[in-house]
Amino acid sequence: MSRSPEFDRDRALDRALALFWRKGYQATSLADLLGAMGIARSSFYATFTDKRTLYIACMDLFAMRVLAMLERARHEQPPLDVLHHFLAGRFAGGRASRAAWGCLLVNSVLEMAGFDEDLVARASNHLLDLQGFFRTCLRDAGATPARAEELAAMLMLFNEGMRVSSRRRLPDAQHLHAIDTTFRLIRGAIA
Amino acid sequence: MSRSPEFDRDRALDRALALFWRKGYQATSLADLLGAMGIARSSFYATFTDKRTLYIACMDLFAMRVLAMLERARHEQPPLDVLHHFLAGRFAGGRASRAAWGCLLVNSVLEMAGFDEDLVARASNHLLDLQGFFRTCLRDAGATPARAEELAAMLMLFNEGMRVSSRRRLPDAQHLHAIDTTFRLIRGAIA
DNA sequence: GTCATTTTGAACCAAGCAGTCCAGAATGCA
DNA sequence: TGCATTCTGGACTGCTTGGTTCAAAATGAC
Repeated sequence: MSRSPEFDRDRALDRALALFWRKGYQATSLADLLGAMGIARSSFYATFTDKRTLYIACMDLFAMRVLAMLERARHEQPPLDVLHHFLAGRFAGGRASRAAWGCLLVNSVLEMAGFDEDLVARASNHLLDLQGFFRTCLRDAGATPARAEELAAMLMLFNEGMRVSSRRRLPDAQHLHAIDTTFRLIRGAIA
Repeated sequence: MSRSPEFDRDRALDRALALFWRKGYQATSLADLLGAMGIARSSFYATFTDKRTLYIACMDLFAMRVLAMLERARHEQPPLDVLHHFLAGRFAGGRASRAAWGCLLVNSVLEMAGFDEDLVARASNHLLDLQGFFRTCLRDAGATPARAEELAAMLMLFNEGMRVSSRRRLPDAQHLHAIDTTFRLIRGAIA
């Protein structure tokens, strides 16, 4: 051996993730990526194969981070609070927060639909995992299995809608109010 | 004068709308458009100015058609049935239906976010009109003004989510079930 | 048939794209 | 210092992009 291997791979990956998240796949050029990741063109292809492969890595990393964050929260808060916090979280960090870019998986579903169905399927599967987490929380909150199942599906639709709407620059209060309305209905359906 | 003006402008516009709707703005090349619209490159620029201007025309046409269709239905069905039918309609025409492409306005919000904020705003405004229609229906169904307002906001989020999810190729039954769940909660909140 | 108008089709442009290649600089280890 | 390895930066390719231009063909009114 001779040299400590690979520059700062994780940092570069995180920078790429941020860029894809904010601008989308097609609107992010290789020049954009290289600039943000701070690496040379040749290192890029040596390390990440190509743009599409990198995008897959970003989606997977994104999904892993979200689930890890939620799993952590689950051991510290009541289950319905975890879900409420997850949906309302976008409005906590201010407009400059990464959460203002919606959800990379939701973004991917729409951008890749009718363009790269394999990537749609991959994003969709990650969202299914997330929906499984919703179900678990609803079970923990006292819902019957059947009720937890259907509420989780409804909540996922609501979540997808929230990630779209959070890119519309509407007043935060509207979203927060809609979240409260929804959770009031959900709590009513469990009790 | 000498000649009946303009080929089949409306037909060409409709073809362009379908293409943008299915593939998105960036993934639709000029060559794609010309092929589908069946016109020459030079006629294209003479008639529609450029790609972006054409896209705006398509968004406006789309929004107009949706609202006209809903307004028509409002005189033939109970208000909550109109809304239910609107959300479930995507699964009536089969997988080949245009409705399987989601909603052009929702697609636009996500694709244009962080890329062309003016177009985001335009799409968002059309969605606000739609939300206004939701509010009217909920009022007609007996909700108080305040309740109609908050339920319309919630329903718009749910709608946005449904347009995302309908591009994920999940089983139709799941979506239909989630719609029923939601409307059960809504009817409960009005009564 | 004539003539003004509309539409075509193809050539053309400059810019941007993802991806390849390689000589040389930088690096860490012995 | 010498050596193997890693990374750089820039040149380069081939292709696609949106947009412009214009002579020639098609068209409809008279």
